[in-house]
Amino acid sequence: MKRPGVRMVDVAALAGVSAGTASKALSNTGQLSQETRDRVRRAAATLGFTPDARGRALSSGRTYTVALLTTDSSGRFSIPIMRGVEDVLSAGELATVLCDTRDDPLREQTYLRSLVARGVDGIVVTGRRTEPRAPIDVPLPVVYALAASTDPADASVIVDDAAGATATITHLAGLGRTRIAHITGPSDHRSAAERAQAITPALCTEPLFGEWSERWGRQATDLVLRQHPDAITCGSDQIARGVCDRLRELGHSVPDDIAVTGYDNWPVMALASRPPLTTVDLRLEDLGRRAATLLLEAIDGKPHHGVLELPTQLITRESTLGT
Amino acid sequence: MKRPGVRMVDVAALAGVSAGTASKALSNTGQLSQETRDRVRRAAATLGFTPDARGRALSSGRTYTVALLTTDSSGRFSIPIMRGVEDVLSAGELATVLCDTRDDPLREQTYLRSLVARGVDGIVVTGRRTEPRAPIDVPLPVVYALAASTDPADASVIVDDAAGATATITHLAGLGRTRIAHITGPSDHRSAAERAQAITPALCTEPLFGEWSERWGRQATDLVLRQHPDAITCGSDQIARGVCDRLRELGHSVPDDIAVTGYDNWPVMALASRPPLTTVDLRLEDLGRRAATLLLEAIDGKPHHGVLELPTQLITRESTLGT
DNA sequence: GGAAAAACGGCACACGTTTTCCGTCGTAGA
DNA sequence: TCTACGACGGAAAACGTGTGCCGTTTTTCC
Repeated sequence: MKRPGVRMVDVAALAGVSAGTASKALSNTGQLSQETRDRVRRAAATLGFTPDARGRALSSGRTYTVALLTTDSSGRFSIPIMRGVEDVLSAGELATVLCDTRDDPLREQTYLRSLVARGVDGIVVTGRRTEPRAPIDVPLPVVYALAASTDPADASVIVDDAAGATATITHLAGLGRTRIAHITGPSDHRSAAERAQAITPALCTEPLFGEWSERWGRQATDLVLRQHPDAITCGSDQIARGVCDRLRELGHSVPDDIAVTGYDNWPVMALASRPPLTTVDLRLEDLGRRAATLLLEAIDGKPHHGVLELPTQLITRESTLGT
Repeated sequence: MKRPGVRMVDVAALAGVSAGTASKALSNTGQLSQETRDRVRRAAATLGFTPDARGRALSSGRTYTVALLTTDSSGRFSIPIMRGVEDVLSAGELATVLCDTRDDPLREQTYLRSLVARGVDGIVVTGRRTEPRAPIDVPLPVVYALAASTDPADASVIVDDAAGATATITHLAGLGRTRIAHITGPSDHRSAAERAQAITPALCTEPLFGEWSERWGRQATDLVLRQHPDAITCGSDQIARGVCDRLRELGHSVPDDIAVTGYDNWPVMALASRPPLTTVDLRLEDLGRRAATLLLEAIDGKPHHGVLELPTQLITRESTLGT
């Protein structure tokens, strides 16, 4: 089972130098004449040489691989974050591998052992919830994304949920809405509690906590209508979609009678809703990019400490603006 | 940056043998007394030894890693498939890495080079569409999942879409429905065409091709109602949800007046629909498991050739059964 | 023209594991 | 007692790349 891969010695032979010299030429290290470098480069190009990652890893200690460890089996959050991570890392020729722990601590341990054994250069840890999580114990650079580490000495990148929620209120107020209600998820979910807390002073009534579902959105609509709101800001796009559906069934016009906002900018919900939802985009790709940048710096020996909050972006659509 | 990892020689020293012997003891190869094997095993356990994957890869040629190459950026299909793949592979201590090409041929090439350079043991190729795709050109075992390779000599595992669609018809017929309409996606999508073709003889009218959206489901409902159907079978859960919404708006009862079926069993659609959808589950995890099994056999030197069609599963819910 | 310094490139080892080959010891058979 | 064979375990090479060290050549300056 021997692959006929072209090796460094082949390149070196063609260029008329030794393997060590060829290595230096291709990695821009050592003291070599420009002419030699070019000759080796041409030889490498001619042969289509790609250095074997196994040998390189063993020799240099670097694998040029980082792992994205996630508990988000659905991919709803981890996929956009991975995109961002890849954007940054692939520029540096690093590869990204996705490890889904399925929220199983045992599986997480297994993955970590495997990742350390493989010698990944660093790890980005993320999740499907924004609750801070216990740090992982590995002798490697780690950055936490979306869910911060409970250890403030670790580097974490999270979303500024309070600002995101506030942005919807500001937007609605700018449209002249004064009686704003809030329907959101379970009160023991940080993402619900934090957003609700940030905007409660601006509401005409207490936030309604329930679950992250369309059904809850529909049910809560009936409750909230007693307050005669002119706007309903929701804790998720799913809830907002349920609210829109229920309002339409009851004959209320969105946004003329009542404006509605969602949260998450989950395309399948926000765009399929009638009308499409004004919502808050979490900028997960930015999150991933930022996490990757911090990880690279940590790998480079310049670790960052503390929590970094990234801004969200308000996406305006017909559910507040009309057509 | 030297990790104080415990190496084979450390284990060997503790057990009082040479590194080579320790390796044989742990891998159950070579000619060693049981007593020596046990002694080495105990030493390894005491030190918490995990063999370094870099050295192992370089020496044995195996990396115990397989890649899942996908064009499905959303993860809607690739995540369940990856789960299935992992189920099979992690039992054999293999790791799975996900590579998202974002449907960019250049990116795909880059990934392939990288994967070959890293020496992965094999590749599972998948996509977000069921159209057969051009095979990838790598000197490695490859299995295609969901989208078959156009080269019949390759190993492919796909879903039996015709049977899946037929199952909905059989189910509806068993419920006494005789006037069945079909609303589905673009006619140039294989998954739409194949399903439609399989069931056209059982329909009361020609299939309606459009797009994979709720909006199209709503629009098409108006068209199809002129035929006075007692059942509508849809090409996707999104379309079916649109159909249900429109029927309810028009005062038709689902399923009493008209039964509705979806396709895909996409939880966020099938369960959120009113009523929840009877639909066809693609068994993507099975697909992944089967693909991984075939890949393992290919890695083991027993390659499989040709296309394997896996059965789907009908999930019955209120949209055909009532409450 | 000679000496010092700079430029250049080769040699050899390191990385950690696997695996082949071979030596040694013990035992059994002649 | 000598030979033969089997069981056991050690030594060393191999995998492919990176890199420190050192020798050689060229340049430069006096």
